[in-house]
Amino acid sequence: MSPAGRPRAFVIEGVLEAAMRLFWEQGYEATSMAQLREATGLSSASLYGAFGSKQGLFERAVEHYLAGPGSVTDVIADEALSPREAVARMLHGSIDMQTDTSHPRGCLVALSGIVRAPGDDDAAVRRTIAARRAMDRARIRACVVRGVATGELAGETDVDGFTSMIHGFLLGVSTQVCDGTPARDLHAAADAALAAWHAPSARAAGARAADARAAGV
Amino acid sequence: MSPAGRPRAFVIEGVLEAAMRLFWEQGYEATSMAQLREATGLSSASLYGAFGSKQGLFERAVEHYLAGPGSVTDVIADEALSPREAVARMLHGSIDMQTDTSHPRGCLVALSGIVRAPGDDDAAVRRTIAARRAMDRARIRACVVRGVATGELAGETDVDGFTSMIHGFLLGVSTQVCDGTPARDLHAAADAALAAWHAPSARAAGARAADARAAGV
DNA sequence: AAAATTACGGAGTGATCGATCCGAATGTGG
DNA sequence: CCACATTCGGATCGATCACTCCGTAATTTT
Repeated sequence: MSPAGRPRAFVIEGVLEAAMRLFWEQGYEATSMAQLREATGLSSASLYGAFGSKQGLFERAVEHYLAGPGSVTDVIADEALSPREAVARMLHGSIDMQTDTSHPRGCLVALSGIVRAPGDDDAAVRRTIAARRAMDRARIRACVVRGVATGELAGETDVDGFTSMIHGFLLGVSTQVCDGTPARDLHAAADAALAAWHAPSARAAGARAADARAAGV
Repeated sequence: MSPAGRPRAFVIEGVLEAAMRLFWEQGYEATSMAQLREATGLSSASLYGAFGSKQGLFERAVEHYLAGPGSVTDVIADEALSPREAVARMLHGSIDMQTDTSHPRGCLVALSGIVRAPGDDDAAVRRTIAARRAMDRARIRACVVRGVATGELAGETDVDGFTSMIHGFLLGVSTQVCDGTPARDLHAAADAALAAWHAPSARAAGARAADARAAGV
């Protein structure tokens, strides 16, 4: 069973947790291997042996984030919920997560790898994060499309425009959280954004939402 | 008149323009003095003689940005406009500016100095940018307050919540622009956000049964 | 014209970056 | 007990970081 050779004396998950927090607080560029060494208590050889490079460690840390705190946005893909309910839960859930004081502020995906790097060396990092943002956006768009299909949203709704409004607000929450905007204001802001989600036929929308709630979370 | 001594052989404005573009594309941390030297054609001695430090150059470059492309948001403070019109012009104007291909994408203020730096050395940089974001926010809030006063907005409008919705969307536009979202979608998104400006009190009390799922470790 | 003042190009500062190498340590399969 | 494989701590690599120093050039002031 054991892969032969000296077994590693640390747990991968613990290292990823520490690395995730550092990258979350400081971003990829600003986080140094020296800090990662200190935070994990490991030597360079151990880190490079396990993850190959700083980029490799970052990508593993992002996966760790997506499986943990970052998973709050996955509710958007729950087709058992009404589209509006799914979007609402994603926004409020993300705000709750980002303002949770038990870990760094904001969203790792929204904050990392936005600006271009000096060389081409970390273009892969930016692509990794940008791909995740694109996925979130696609999921929101699918919800908007569903909303139009179910009649929750007016038929003449600009799908890409409405998607950009929701996604843009979600992305902007991270910056606001880092700047200290209170969670209360952000929740109220999410409600304001969702207010645009008015139904032309409130009856059908309400029935669908009720069904979704009855189905449970 | 002349300040005695050898006159400088370059124009400050030209250097600030080049530096602004580099910082705009890459952010403060990722931009090196070597790049700034190459882009400006100046030596280290000239740059440090004129600006004192990398931070000093950055702050001057930010001022240059705010007086140039960044000035598009100033329309928000124009009290000759109706509050809604002022917000609308700011949003659409900012989108036009950020998607203009004659300069780097996005907004320098929204993109720079969000994540924490490794040391305390550039805390001043983050504070400079964050202060500008706070000013934009305050101006938006003043518009919302005016809107309630003039009756454009419902009296029971959550002022800070509505402000956060507009400001959050504005901040999120930068990330979307960097990710390649078309200007058309963003303009439509701004309209969608502004649609809430007319929305009467039909706002649902945020049904956020939200989660507790959250935050990993 | 001489002195004083400022800007210039370019080499060089210590520090830190990500990444690698090495010998010792600790396992498994024969 | 013995190769073999893998990980360990620690020293170290060249490159690059922001920044400074020095000798020289170009002006104004005396």
